[in-house]
Amino acid sequence: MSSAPKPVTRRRAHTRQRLLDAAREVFAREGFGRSTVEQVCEAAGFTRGAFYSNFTSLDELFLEMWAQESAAMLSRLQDVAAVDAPKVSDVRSAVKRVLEALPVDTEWFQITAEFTAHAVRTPGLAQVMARREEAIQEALFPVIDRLLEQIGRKVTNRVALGRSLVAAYDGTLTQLAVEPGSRSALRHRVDLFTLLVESYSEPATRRRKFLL
Amino acid sequence: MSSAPKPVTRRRAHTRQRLLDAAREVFAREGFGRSTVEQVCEAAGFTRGAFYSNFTSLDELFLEMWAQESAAMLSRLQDVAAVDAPKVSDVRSAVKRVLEALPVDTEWFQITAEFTAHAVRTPGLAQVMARREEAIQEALFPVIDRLLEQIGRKVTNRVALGRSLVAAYDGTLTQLAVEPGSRSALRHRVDLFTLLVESYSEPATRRRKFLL
DNA sequence: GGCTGTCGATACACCGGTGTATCGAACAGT
DNA sequence: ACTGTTCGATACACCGGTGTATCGACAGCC
Repeated sequence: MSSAPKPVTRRRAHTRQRLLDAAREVFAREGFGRSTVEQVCEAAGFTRGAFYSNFTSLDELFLEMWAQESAAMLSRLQDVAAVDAPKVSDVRSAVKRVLEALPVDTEWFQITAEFTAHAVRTPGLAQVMARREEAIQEALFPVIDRLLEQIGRKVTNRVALGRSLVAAYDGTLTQLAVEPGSRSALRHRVDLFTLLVESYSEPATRRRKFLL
Repeated sequence: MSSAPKPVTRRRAHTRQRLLDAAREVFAREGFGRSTVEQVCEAAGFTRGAFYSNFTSLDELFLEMWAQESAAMLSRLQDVAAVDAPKVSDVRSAVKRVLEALPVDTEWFQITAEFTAHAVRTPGLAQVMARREEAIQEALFPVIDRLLEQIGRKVTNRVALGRSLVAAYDGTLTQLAVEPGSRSALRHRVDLFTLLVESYSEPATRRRKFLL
């Protein structure tokens, strides 16, 4: 169920990937709900025969696409705190770096938003989603730890921080998507993240602040 | 463009409303993208003739539906800070009261999420959406002011607070939708809102705290 | 380089939604 | 109660997507 058992030959693998890429474009342009197998095939330069030989439905294709994108996002995230990456000196710049690694991809926002809605109403898919969120948070923690360590802070409440960041990420992405190119929206996003990180972390070695 | 110029007779008003109610149900069940005019009409017990006599497209219907829902939400919100409503004594309980007035409506979340995605890719619709968001924030401010006044605080940065709250609202709603019935998710939501309100407000008459 | 089985193109029959034009019935105004 | 108007049902022509069954071609393997 999780990964694809299909690709047997090299030819097939190529076709699959082209279909996946094309689907991403079509979903972004038309919306998942309004997308058709036909459109995807046309965009990929194949016929419907090729599609049905690779997937049984658009849903199935969607899941594979989703898995690929999530993986890519995670790896970008991890690069931010890689050993050879430049160091950061304060919370704000750390936040900036992370957010820049996760570009405001309106296209992807649209797809995700729709898929989330779709998943919520499809029993089983919601669980897949929840697991993914979890996995992202899991992968996020080491990155945050490493960055905070560089500026001499440590996390006080992992769970709360993780949830807050994901919520803030989703929420602000929606705002950015609705008012594209808004400079102030971008700035505010950084503000919000900075506030969250500062609230749920404290100076590492020094004595603690007495309030909060 | 904003409100409906259509309903002339009583009959028409009834039909419109039944179509709207039916549409909400269909959108929730099928997803906005996969919904058809036909399905909506069937659910409402009308034929497509009735639909096209009332709306020119599903988009148009949705906007009216959204307007209604927003209005209902605003009025619930305003009741919270009504003159005869019980007073609050601290930020946390104020937040709780507000959030309880805005029930977690997964159905509505799905519809909104999908339509937002749709709106983003439809020039014009995005603007309408953005305006609505703005209006909600506008209406939110007096409520917040009143509640904060009851506990002796005042807002320091309206814009930032407004944006943050909306973002947090969207973001946490997504989480709640994905993991329905999660107690900790609900609690965390209160935490997050409390943090935001406290960060963007200060004690009103007393001397200021020296940090932040 | 030849054989074999996989893969994708082609063709077919079908379904369901679209939007419009027309007509009769219910309704409001007086 | 009468009458003109409005509203929604019906019918029509059309389009575009669906999924399957079949066939030819090419890739993979020796």
